Amino acid sequence: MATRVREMRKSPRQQRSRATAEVIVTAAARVLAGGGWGGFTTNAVAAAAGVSIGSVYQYFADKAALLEAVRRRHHEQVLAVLAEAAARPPAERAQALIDGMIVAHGPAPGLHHALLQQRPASDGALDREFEAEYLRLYAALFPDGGDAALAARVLASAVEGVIHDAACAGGLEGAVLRRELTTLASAYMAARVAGGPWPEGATRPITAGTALDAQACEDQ
Amino acid sequence: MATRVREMRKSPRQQRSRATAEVIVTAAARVLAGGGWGGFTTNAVAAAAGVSIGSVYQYFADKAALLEAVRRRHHEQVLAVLAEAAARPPAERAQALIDGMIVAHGPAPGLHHALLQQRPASDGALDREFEAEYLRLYAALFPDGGDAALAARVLASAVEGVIHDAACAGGLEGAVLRRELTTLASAYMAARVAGGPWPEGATRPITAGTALDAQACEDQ
Amino acid sequence: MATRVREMRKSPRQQRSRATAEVIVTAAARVLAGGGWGGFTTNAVAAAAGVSIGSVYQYFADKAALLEAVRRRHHEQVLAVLAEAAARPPAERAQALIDGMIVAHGPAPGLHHALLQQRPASDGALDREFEAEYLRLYAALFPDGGDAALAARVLASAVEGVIHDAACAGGLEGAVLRRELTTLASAYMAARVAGGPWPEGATRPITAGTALDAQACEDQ
Amino acid sequence: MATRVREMRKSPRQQRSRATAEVIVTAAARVLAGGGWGGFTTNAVAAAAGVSIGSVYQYFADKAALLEAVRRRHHEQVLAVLAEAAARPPAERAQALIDGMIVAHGPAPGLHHALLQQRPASDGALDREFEAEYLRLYAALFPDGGDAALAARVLASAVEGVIHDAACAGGLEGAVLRRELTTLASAYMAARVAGGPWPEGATRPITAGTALDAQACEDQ
DNA sequence: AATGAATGAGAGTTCATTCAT
DNA sequence: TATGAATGAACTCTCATTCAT
Repeated sequence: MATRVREMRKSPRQQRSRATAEVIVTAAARVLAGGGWGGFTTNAVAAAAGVSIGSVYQYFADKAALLEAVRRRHHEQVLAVLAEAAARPPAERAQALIDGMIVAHGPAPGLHHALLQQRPASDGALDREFEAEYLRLYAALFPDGGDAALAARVLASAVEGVIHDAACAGGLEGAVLRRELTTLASAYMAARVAGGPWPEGATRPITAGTALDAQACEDQ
Repeated sequence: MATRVREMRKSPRQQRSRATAEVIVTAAARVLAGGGWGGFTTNAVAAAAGVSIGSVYQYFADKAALLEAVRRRHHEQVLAVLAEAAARPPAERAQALIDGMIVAHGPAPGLHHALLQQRPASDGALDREFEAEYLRLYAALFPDGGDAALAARVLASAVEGVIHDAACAGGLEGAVLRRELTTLASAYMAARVAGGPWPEGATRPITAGTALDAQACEDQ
Repeated sequence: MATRVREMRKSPRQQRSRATAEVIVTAAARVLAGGGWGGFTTNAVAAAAGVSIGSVYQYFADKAALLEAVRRRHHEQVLAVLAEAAARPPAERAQALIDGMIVAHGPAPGLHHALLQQRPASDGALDREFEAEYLRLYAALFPDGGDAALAARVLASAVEGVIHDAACAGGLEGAVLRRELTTLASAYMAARVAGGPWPEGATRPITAGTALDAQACEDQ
Repeated sequence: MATRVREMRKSPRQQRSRATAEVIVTAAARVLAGGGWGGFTTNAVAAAAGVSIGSVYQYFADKAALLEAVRRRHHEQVLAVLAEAAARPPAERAQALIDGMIVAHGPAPGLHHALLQQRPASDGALDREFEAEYLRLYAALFPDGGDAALAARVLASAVEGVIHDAACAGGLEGAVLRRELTTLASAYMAARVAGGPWPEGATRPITAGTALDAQACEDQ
């Protein structure tokens, strides 16, 4: 798979072109979420979309570009959830966050993790952009005191981990998990406001900036 | 990759044999952790181990058997950490858990997630066995009241998620993350003892039993 | 080589597809007849057909499916010769049989034996079907008295043996061999009608039924 | 497999060496007859012989040399049968030939054909030598008139074909086949003495000399 | 002499990608 | 534009052969 990403090979000006591209991206997301990386072949996507393999390459330069489109679409959903939660009063944020994330992951369990953790090498620019916005919005859930960036990373990773595993295990739709996750998020948020087990103003070796360079795990 | 796992093709009797098999498994773990599933080819493992591809197949029936050996070795380390933590007095458990997990993941960041989340289809029997023991030990960290099995799943997923992401981002070795994670674990444990936001004795749709059936996400 | 035979992977709809599949089967027959089992590699077939290895797998699921197609084509030719001979008056049968078989084996000496005697394990169902028809038609060459099934087996094996060896030795096209073989077939047919050196109605431990179970020599 | 045949790498002077070499050849014949060319691997032979693969290469330069030894042993048995038959009075020859050949092929059905028809490339010198003797002895079964060499080839091929196929089908040991084959051989011999359907002194394009050049079918 | 661990060329097969129609 | 046949690099796995012990 080529590393270079040319994105859309053609800007779909006509109505039908845009529709075809949409169909392909949707099929790709379904194939990736349902069959994992092992089943994510260009021919499988074409078949799932009901078009020929030639048509896939008419709209996407290569497999990486197709994957990029899937990624972008998912990212938009997740960022919308985060923005929604940050707009709520602090007391409702944990609940809004958890509910939104559960909803966002419901239809395609595993997609988020597949996209973030196992991505084949890409140029990463778009991912970095997304990750920055993602962490910024997560940080907005916390009051400014302490190290909101670090807390954002920890909470984001924890929530993602639980939701992904639950999606795999099949318990994502249950009310119990929702409440348990809200407990986790609330407890963590509260503990940080009350002051952690360490003195305020401790060094902060992990920053949002560090997170943005997280290319080490690419291609996993 | 064959579904059936025959594991070791021959039991190495000579000194050299055992050593070679060890070298291969170690190299396989390094390749998987460092290059992800995309880079996990039998030739890459052979090259990393400094042996010929024939030697890999002298000890492992196929790629799946090799993967199985890597999995088994990692599982043993993780279970040891959990057993260690559960043996401590309650007040020290969170710290022991976090420290041990960080150490276990340090040399091979991403290995645990690669093994659990992104695995190609395998027969799953060994994984189920591991997962049962894994969750049982996690549950042992909680007092019996409430739904320890559910809490175990949530905490396990959260800790794994944070450690994996931190390992990818490169901040795993920092003391700050260690304290932050301990805060997360402690806060969650404490919140569950104090009583969550829902009435005691709520229904528990997600149980350890459910977790054991978590084959839905395989091959992701 | 897989035991299960899926035969044609895709039914070629376009003109070019059908032609390519034909070219591949023809090349496969040529490779098998000319180079034997040792030279029958998928890459050799692709090269002989003048196509890429990918094209071979576009039409045939695996090596066994390709072999199956070769087998089927040859079987049809042989059965046609036998049906032709059986339709003649008794006096001409031996000549018609020998002539037809020589013609059928001419372009691909060794193919018949390669297919029947030296085949790697296959599921055998198709072979059994062919063999039943093959022996039935051979038996039709004899009058019903005596044990036509046994005589059919003996004559079939004898004729095949001579033709194959002659094809290998290069004398298949000679008129002398044709006459000699006709002598053999005629003499045997006549001897059986006249009564053999044993009493009529002897026990017949070898039957057509036994022949149909002749899977013991597979993979030779 | 190397084309060059170095035969025995060492002359087994000691008693034990000779015994080991014998064991290996016997095992090789068993493996070849029982598992066909597909199962005829050097490691399988070593395992069947109960020695290490290293020991096989101690006595045989390569796989071809091992095969050559198997071939030679079988050839000796067949030539002995032919010599025996030729020494009998004409009336008993057909019976003696058939009986001897059936006995020779009994323990290893398929070995003769495997050796003659499917041999990987070898230098052929030994085979030619065998084949010359083989046809000479077969020709000795016929009176000198006519073309004894051609008749020898035809009869040899016919008898081999029937015996091999019968061995495969499992009916080799039956008395009925023995009598049927004797009928075939007797009828053919008698027909040639009485004069065939063609004038005496016809041209003879196929000669023993031609047969000796039969390298076209090698590696089949 | 005997052993069996190690080697690596080569075989079967997949799949991202191109291009003639 | 859309199609799908064709391509070939790369991957998994086998087995003849060597050589240190």
